[in-house]
Amino acid sequence: MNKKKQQTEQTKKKIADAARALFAQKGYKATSIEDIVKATGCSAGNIYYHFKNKEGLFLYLLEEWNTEWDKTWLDKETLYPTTIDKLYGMAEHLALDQLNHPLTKAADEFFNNSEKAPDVEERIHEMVQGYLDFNRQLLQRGIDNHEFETTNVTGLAIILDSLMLGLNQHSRRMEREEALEAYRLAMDVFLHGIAKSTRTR
Amino acid sequence: MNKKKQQTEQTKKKIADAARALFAQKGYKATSIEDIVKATGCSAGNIYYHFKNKEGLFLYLLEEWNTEWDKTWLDKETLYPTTIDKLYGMAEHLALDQLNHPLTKAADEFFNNSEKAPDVEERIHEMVQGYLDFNRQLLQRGIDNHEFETTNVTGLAIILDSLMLGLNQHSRRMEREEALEAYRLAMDVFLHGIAKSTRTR
DNA sequence: TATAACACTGAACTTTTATTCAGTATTATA
DNA sequence: TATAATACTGAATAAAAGTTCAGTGTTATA
Repeated sequence: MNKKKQQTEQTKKKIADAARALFAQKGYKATSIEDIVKATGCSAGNIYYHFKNKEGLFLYLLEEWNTEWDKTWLDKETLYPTTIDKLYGMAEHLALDQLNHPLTKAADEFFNNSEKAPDVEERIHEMVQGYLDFNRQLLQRGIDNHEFETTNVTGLAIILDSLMLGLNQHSRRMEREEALEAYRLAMDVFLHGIAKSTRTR
Repeated sequence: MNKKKQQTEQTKKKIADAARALFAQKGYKATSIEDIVKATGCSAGNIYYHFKNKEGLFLYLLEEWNTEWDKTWLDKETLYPTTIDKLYGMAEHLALDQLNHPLTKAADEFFNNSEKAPDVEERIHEMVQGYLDFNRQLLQRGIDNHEFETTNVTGLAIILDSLMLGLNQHSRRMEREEALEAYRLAMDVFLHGIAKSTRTR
């Protein structure tokens, strides 16, 4: 391989890794370019050589995180036979992901920060739609399998995402087991809430 | 009344009103003291005469908002006979509150921003606990009335808050009716999820 | 080997913003 | 009326932080 491309790849990864750790630890706004300079040992100019700007760097990390999540989920998904199992599995997956990659806090800060360029706003909107689509498809499959019945799939997809979004915030103040239990309970309530008939797990 | 106290009260209100509107519109970080100076016509020094600092000003608005919420809720609560009705009422109340006072967005930003003084962090933690206690008490009353049964009241209080927290974020992209419908559906799912038996509304 | 493309430096620039404080005007107090 | 307390001004401070760019060394290309 080209030595230059190799170098670029390596540097880009070094910056991304350091930035990810810092954003997770300190938050988006509180992490300065200077912090990343210190952590990587490379210059400020170099960071701007590889990434458009701070927003671009963070967005890059988010996209990377999404594709990583999708990949690991695809591996796990096949292990769950029914949609109900899949939903419990997803809740657990989300809980653990949140515990292992606390980038979510910075992501929330970033999503809720109003000083964003229009194209970034657009990209975020697409991401949210992606999450909702994911939920919608999962629920639809459950309906097709007659695991539960509901007319308002879109509405429920939002409910489900809301639940995960809110839990995500609360779970930051929890221990591992406590968080997992909360996610499980949430899924109990949700599934029982949309169940065809009374169900005990 | 003392003319000085009257003056102080008036000025403090003027600043609070302007700040509330600006925070709601632009977000916490994006609203500068300079913005408030322009909006009120009084000097920067005057703002710092009446409030400890920017954090203190925002915290003041949050406290004011909470007490206001409690007050209007107490008025409404008596109208609902059962706990289930109360929960639907609360969901509606939250939906409308969110639509009328979009300070929630700035509040999220503030809550998720890591650059907070320790005492502010503490105060926020107390607020969150207050919300959870509120939910817990409401649910407990429902159990006492045999409207639903559950062992894990604390867990469900968190689930309920998570749901409202997440919906709050989603409802920002919704119209009034759409938001109300989403909150109602969420409560359907939640209540059905913790119901004693299968229920149709 | 000469030239171009690339990876990188790091200091300087620019802008923004929270906060302070010496001083002024107004009102209460004795 | 004299003094103290209070309400307020607004310019100065001070620090932070994102971004740029002229220039340097390194690698690819012809």
